[in-house]
Amino acid sequence: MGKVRDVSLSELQIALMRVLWERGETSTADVAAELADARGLKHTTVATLLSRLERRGVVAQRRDGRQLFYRALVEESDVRRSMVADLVGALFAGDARELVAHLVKESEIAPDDLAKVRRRLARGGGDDG
Amino acid sequence: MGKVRDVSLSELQIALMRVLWERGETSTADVAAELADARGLKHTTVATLLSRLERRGVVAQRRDGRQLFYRALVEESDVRRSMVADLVGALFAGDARELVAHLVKESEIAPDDLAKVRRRLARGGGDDG
DNA sequence: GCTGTAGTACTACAGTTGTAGTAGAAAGAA
DNA sequence: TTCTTTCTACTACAACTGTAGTACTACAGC
Repeated sequence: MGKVRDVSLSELQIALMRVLWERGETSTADVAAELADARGLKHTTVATLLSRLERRGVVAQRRDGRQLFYRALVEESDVRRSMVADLVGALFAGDARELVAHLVKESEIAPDDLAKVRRRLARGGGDDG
Repeated sequence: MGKVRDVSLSELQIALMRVLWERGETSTADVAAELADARGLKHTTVATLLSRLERRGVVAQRRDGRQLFYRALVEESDVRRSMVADLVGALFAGDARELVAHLVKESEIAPDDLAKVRRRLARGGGDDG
C-alpha cells in the first residue's frame, strides 16, 4: 500500500480519467476525440491536461512511435474514496450519516432507496467498479 | 430566488465560513483568532481570504470604525447542496444512490445507520443547520 | 527526397488558492 | 501631541487549472 494517497481531481480531470477508466489504455488522440465531442475541447488542451496528470502521477504514459498512450494509475474507487472523505470532512464534520441525511432531505434520494441500497448490498450486490 | 447559484468552496474557505455560520456576524480579528488557533494562519492571511470571499459575493462586509465585520450570504445547506451535487455528478453519474452504496461499501457508514437515518427523518428529525 | 499531416512538446496567459509581508491609517496611551 | 498598537488595504508570489497557440518532428504519399 501507500501508493495511492489523496487523489482529488477537478470535474474536468475526472472526465479525462473516466475515458481511461472505461477504455483502459488510450491514445491522446482518442481521449481528445471524446472530449472534443463532449465538451468542445481542443486536441492540444486535452494533451496538456493528460501530461499534467502524468506529471502528478495519476496516469502513466507509454510512447509508441510518435503517439502517447495513457493509462490510469488510480482507480475510480480511490478517487471516490478520497474525494468523498474530503467532502464529508469539510462539510459534514466527518459524519457520513449526516451526508445521507442531507441527501434525503434535499430529495436527492428517496427514503425507500436507502432500504433498497441496503438490501442490494446485503445480497452482496455492488454493481460499480 | 436566484441569488444562490453554485457555491463551491475549498476546504479552507469552508472553515472560514463555518466560523461565520456558527457565530453570525464576526469581525476579521475574531475569525482570524479562531483560524490562527486551529490552523496557524496569520491574521493577514485570514483577512485576505475574507476579502476574497466578499469579492465573490459569498459573504457581506460591514465596516464599524476601522474594523470589518463579515456575515455569510450563503447558508451551509446551500454549499452542501451544491457541492454534493457536483460530486455526485462528477463521480457517481448523478446517482446519489451510488454515493450511498459507496459509503456503505467503504465502511464510512454502517448499513444499520441507513435505517436509523431513515427513521430519524421520518420522525421529522433533522438536527443539522 | 519533398511535402503534407498528424501528433507531441513547449510556451502562454488569465483566474483562483494558499500564504503572508508591508504600508498606511486610526485609535488609544502617555 | 506624539508614540505605539491595531487593523485594513495593497502587493506578492508560487502552484494549479482551464484553455489553447505555435513549433518541431516523424511518418505517409507522391
